[in-house]
Amino acid sequence: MNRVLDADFFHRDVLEVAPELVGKIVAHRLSDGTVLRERISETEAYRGEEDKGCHASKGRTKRTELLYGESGFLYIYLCYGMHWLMNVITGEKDQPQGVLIRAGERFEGPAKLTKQLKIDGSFNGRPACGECGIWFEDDGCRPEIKTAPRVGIDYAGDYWKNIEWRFIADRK
DNA sequence: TTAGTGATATCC
DNA sequence: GATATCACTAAA
Repeated sequence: MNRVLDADFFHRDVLEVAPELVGKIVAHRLSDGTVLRERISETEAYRGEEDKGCHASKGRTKRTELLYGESGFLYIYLCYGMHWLMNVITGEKDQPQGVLIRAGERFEGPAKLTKQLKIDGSFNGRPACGECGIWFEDDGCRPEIKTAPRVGIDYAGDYWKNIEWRFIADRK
């Protein structure tokens, strides 16, 4: 029996949540009742205003407001005009943190994942549990995790660019 | 390597 | 109102 992750799971520091989310399953129930499932194979952590790679580093705005809010909510962001990226808010309120879901086992790449799961901006700000149709499950899988520097944030400077806050399932 | 794409933030 | 920027992908 799969355990659905509740708010307590996300209500911790992003550096604890992000590696644990690897190997979990993200599920989405469509309006017609179909349930799409995908095991997460890669995440990245974004944490704090001092993290130059984090959207909240520029301060609290309408867009980043969600990052400061309650843990367990979804932050969906449109990148380059055509790609939806999915994040989950973690940690304490008023502390900007989030986990970027970068890839699934079958859908490698953050935009492919959201596309295949049919997730778009309409889910921005929704809770990541039951009611809105999106939730996370733990089926007991505990993959080996390896770390790597985050990608796509060359602008963030040497320190934040090279910090290893990317978590990847080490496939056997 | 480059084009394509549109919301957001920032600068008039 | 205008422009610069961007946590990407696909095609070449």
